[in-house]
Amino acid sequence: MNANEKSLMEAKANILKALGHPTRLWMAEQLAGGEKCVCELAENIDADFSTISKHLTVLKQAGVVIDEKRGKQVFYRLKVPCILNLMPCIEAVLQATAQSHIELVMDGRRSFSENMVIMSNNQMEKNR
Amino acid sequence: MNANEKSLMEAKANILKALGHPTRLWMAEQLAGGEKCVCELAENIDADFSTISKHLTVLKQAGVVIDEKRGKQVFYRLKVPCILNLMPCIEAVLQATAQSHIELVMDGRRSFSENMVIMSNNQMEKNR
DNA sequence: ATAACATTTGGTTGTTTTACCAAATGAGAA
DNA sequence: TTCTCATTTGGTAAAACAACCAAATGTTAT
Repeated sequence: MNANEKSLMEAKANILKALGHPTRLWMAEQLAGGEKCVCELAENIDADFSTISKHLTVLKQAGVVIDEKRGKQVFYRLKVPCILNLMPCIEAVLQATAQSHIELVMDGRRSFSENMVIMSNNQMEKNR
Repeated sequence: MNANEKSLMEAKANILKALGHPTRLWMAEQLAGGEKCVCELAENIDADFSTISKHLTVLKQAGVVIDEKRGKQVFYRLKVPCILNLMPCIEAVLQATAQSHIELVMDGRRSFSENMVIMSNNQMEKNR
């Protein structure tokens, strides 16, 4: 890793780190649906206003969101909308982890696809 | 944010946080090109072996990579290859930030595309 | 068995992050 | 102007993180 590569990694890691907190990730996902004022975001977060404000500052510094003051309120929106595109892959990792846990419990006696069949049968049971 | 949504956010944020460190992000990008043993990764990282090992542990427990011991060496590989797909969006954020900085310096006197023309002219100058 | 190698674990220390409270700011309303 | 509302800033304490060193582990080679 040379010096240039290193600063590129630092820059990219900084963005990922900004998204790497449950509250901030939730905020980013909310903003994917359009701009929101701080008060709207705060309605659904159980934390001090100052905490919320600081999380938004982190996202802003990372370049993920931008803010705009209009009247008494401050509105935040995604600066680059593609943030939403990250989620499918993150969810795939989650899914893969869940699958390994299942296989652990199953003691590796059945294959992935066999498990899928079993799971979907269970689902049908429930829905009956 | 209800309890379920909250734990989902925690799970996802955990993955992003694992990638949110320059060394770990670099490791993940290396592994996108195929499995590597710890020693191969270590060759290009200026840090103690124990530090490198701990970073790999973080990636492993986030479900990003899996390890396999073969002989004396331990090989790591991406558990879910889509990690690479995250990068274009991260780079777009970087790009957007760079662009705002340029516009700040330019005092907003020129448009994005005008700047692009100027920049590519500068590039041609250099290459002459 | 012993040595040599690759990697992990445990322990320590300094740094960063997070959350809260209290106080400050800035804008619009009275 | 003065009051209120929405948000940010400053300060502080607790928790989490990152890097290093030293020692432990598990594997082949001698």
